Amino acid sequence: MARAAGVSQASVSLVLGGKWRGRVSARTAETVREAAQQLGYRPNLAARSLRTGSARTAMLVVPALTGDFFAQVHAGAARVAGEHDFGVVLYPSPEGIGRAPDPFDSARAALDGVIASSMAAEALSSLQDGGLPLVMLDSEPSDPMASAVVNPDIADGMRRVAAHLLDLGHRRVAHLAADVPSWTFRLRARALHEALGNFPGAELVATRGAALSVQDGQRAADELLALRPVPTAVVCDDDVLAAGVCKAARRAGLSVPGDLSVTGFDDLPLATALEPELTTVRLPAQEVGAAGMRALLAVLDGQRPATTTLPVALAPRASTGPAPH
Amino acid sequence: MARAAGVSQASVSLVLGGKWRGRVSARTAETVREAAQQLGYRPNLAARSLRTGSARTAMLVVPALTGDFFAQVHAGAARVAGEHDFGVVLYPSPEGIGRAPDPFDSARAALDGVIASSMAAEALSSLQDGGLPLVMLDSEPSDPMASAVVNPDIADGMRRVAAHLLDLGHRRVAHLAADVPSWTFRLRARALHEALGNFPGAELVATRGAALSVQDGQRAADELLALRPVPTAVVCDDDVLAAGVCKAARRAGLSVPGDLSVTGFDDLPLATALEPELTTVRLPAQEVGAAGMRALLAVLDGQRPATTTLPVALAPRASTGPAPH
DNA sequence: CTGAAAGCGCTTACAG
DNA sequence: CTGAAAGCGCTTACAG
Repeated sequence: MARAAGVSQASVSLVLGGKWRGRVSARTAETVREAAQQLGYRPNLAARSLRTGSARTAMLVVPALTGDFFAQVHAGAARVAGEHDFGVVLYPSPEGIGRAPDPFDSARAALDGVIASSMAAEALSSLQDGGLPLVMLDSEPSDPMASAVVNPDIADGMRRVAAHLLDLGHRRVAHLAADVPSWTFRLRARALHEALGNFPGAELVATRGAALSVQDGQRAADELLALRPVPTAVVCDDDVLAAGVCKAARRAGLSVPGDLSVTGFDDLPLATALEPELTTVRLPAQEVGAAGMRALLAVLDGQRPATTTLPVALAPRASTGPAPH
Repeated sequence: MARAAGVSQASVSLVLGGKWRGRVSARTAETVREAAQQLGYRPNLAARSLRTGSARTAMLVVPALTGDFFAQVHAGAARVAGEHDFGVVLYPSPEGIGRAPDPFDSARAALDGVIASSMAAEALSSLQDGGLPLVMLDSEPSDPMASAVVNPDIADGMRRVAAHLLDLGHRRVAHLAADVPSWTFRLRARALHEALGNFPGAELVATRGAALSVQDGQRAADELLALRPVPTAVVCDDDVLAAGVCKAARRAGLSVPGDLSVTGFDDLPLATALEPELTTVRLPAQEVGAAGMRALLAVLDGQRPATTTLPVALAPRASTGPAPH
């Protein structure tokens, strides 16, 4: 490339790196850019990374590719990364939120840092070996492994769900919990218990756990709907689970929301694909990703960013209605 | 690392690279491995890649992270990659199937090849500049850009849908097409037209296009259901669209499948989240990803792999039934 | 303003 | 069997 332009390697690097002002003449800079254009020249990333010791790349670890949530998180992170000439590499953990085998082997880009969303804390231990800065999303804020944490306000979301149902007159509420040992679901359970516990006359009549699938949700819902008296509302940790409850209700001959109110969480596309549409909690997924990337850049910059909490919103829709008497 | 083990750099490289047999003594090899363990030593990927000229990394370009299909494709590709000490880096094209801006800037890992799934052909032009081998998945088989193509048997899937409906006595069928200019959807449309056209008495009464969302599908379905006489079945290019039809049907007071049969395509988790569950076509997504990775490895190995077609299966469920008379 | 040179950490001939 | 050396393609002091 340098020979093609008839200039030194240094000039090429300076010009293409945008650091030429005051070090290379405008004329030379122009020559370089033309030649680069001509040749379709792309700097070798491996060489640059070896020389600078940085790959300008972050890895985003997510438990699953399914669902819109992580897609949004990635979109947000990628946007911010792009603004800082950074790249984002996605690593879907093969084990779900469980232990990530070895991201460094599988997505082997040279990395400057890791952003992990909604993973179980223990799952990230292999990441620690890398000695890379770790930003956690939707995760335990006091985790000592994390250089920074960015969370949607999960507890507030669940409180809003509870308030919404209490407003509608529901007093016998069941909880369909995600059987997943992560911070986000533990918090959802706790916030619901507290909100209901603090309201005189309201009762959390039962809790069932289920894996994050419609089928498991449906199976657990069957048990909940067999209770007597039947709860008037089922709060689900997740929209997928709520879909299972809706199926179970229909098969049990219960109408939603006439006989039973159902709430989801996350506002996945699924929430509006169902009929009736799900009342759920919308998480600012894009913003979570973007804030996570910003936090990582700050850490890389030597700063010590604080924990960030992002507001969530209740999306009241057709799956909730007044409690039957 | 070499100094720590008290051996030469070369020995370390040989041992850790598994190429030491007959070149390094067993004793030295053991020493190296112990030291590496102790130090938590990880070879610098940038240096290796610079030296060898290969990053042992493939990029998988997908139009969206939403939905299980691409997650499965990735899982398959990552599995095969891992077996060959390769990594896979995911690149969700920000523009959907449209033009991918510049993957090399955004997911900047040094790459040996690209696998692109379900993208519009033109969308990949910026990839071509990279001069990297390109394997296309779920794409036009005769595309000159592709070094290899791996396709699920889309046409056969659509033929099975048509046969299923014809078996059930449906003769007035409507098509809800995905408004997406990619090979996979063009082929779905063509196969359906042909299958219906070849069957005496059957008629494709109408076709509507819609973007790949429940809302757009529902809107287009409203038009289809306003036709007189009403079609007895709606064939959808995709499960998401089928969800929209089911919503529209319920709102129009039509029962599925009593008054109207609905079919999807892809067998997303959504298909069984709905009530009734969708009759749809299951694509071997994992196998598509795995075969794609194998094809890329073959190309990298100097071979010229043929186009691969993978069988699909009809998943008959509750959204289709006998045609009303 | 410009170019020659060092060096990032590997792998792979090559000489001992 | 072992080690010294070259070189991958960059970036960044450094000398002219």
